[in-house]
Amino acid sequence: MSGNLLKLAGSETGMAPRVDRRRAPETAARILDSAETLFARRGFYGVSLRDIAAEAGVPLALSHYHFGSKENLFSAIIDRRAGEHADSIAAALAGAMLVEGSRGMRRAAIIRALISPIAERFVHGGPGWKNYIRLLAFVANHPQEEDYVSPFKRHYDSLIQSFVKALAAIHPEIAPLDVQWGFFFYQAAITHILVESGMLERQSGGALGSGDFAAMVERIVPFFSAGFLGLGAVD
Amino acid sequence: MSGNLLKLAGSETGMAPRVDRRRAPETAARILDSAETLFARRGFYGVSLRDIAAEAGVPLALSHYHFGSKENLFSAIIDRRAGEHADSIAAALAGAMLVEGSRGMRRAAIIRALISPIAERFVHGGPGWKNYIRLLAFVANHPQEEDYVSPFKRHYDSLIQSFVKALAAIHPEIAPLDVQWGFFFYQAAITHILVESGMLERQSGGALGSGDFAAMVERIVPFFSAGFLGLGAVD
DNA sequence: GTCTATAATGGGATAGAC
DNA sequence: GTCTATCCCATTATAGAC
Repeated sequence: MSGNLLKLAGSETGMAPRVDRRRAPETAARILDSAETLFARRGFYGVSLRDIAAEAGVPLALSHYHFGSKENLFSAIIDRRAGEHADSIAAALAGAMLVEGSRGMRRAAIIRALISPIAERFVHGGPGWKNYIRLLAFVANHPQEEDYVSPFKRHYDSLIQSFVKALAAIHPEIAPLDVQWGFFFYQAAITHILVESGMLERQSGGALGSGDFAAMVERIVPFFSAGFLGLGAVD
Repeated sequence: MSGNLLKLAGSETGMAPRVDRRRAPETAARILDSAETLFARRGFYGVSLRDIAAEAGVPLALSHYHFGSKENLFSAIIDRRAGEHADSIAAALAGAMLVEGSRGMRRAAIIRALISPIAERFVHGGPGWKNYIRLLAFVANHPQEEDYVSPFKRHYDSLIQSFVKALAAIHPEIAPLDVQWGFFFYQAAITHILVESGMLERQSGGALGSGDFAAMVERIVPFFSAGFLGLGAVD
């Protein structure tokens, strides 16, 4: 919980020994970053505002000043990134729907369109995006009646529906509800991997890790694409 | 922090609906039952011992008398059922490994051997088993470095490994690590469904529910069996 | 074994000086 | 905007009467 690795700002003057005290946006962002990290690791109830303030290196009262309450802070974390994130996934889906070829190739393209932008940000987006995505997965694996889940629903539900519709459109031979099941299985695998529970590492004796993202994407896309064959997909 | 959502068991009047006194084994079991229910719904940190005592209709001090600490209580929940549960799954796997037929039929039998005993208890085992299984899923979806996860590892890790070995044995044409990936995807789907997050109901507009277990099993087995075709399985 | 009372700590939130 | 000090309540855990 060391929170004193404060940013070495002062790029203009080169003379800022400590952090500037009147930079609200930056402070708020630091609180968001710390909260993102900790919530992703231990969940909403497993983290106190004191933990977050300590991690951010700010006094406790500032989290209330900037965000009002613990629940609002949680919402703010989601709201900060969800728009851009959902847009990038929607763009990938739009691209996938233009793919020509066999039904199987088009199906695989749609499946890839979900995991690909997520994996990209998870691996190359920096620690902030990594924590955010881990937090998303954490929330997805929680009972949805919890109050703090609602920003998640707000931002991502319709996006998921558009994937199901896209798959159903190219698979009239499968009952739409079966497509929904299959896509649900796929989401489950993604969120389970992203929460980085450490189970995979342990069960494989260290041979596999959820950090192994390039390898994971190249397994998950063909695996889940083929899964639809079990529901009656005709390639 | 959790009390306001959990107004259960006469917290208003102060007249707890206590049952018979002087029946220790039953009291301990009641505490276990209540804890099982609540932990499955809100996780380890989201439930207080007060919530549990109120739900069980016993004074707070009894949970300490019988179990010592919150973490021990959590362990006791797992320990109460894990042995029997793991044995029934192991027996189903042993049965599946005797199945004759095509590679695909044998693979499907192994896959079914995991979900079938779980679904059976989830649906027909009574509320205790239902809550226990939901709790298992909850734990599986949490970062495994949490202390309270260790009883889960202790009871189930080797069982999961035996499934991977069984699948790898009938699929020499797939790299063993790829088999591990595929089975991991399958576990992910199971735990995601079992945690009953309500996401499936919402996303399908109520058409699908994780309570729909008979339907689910008949989708999940063919879907994940076919998934291995995407990893190079030859039927 | 059960139960009341309380200790000791940590929780979210706020007041008010600067 | 920042920060110290504090309020008030919930939390885990224990002491000791019955």
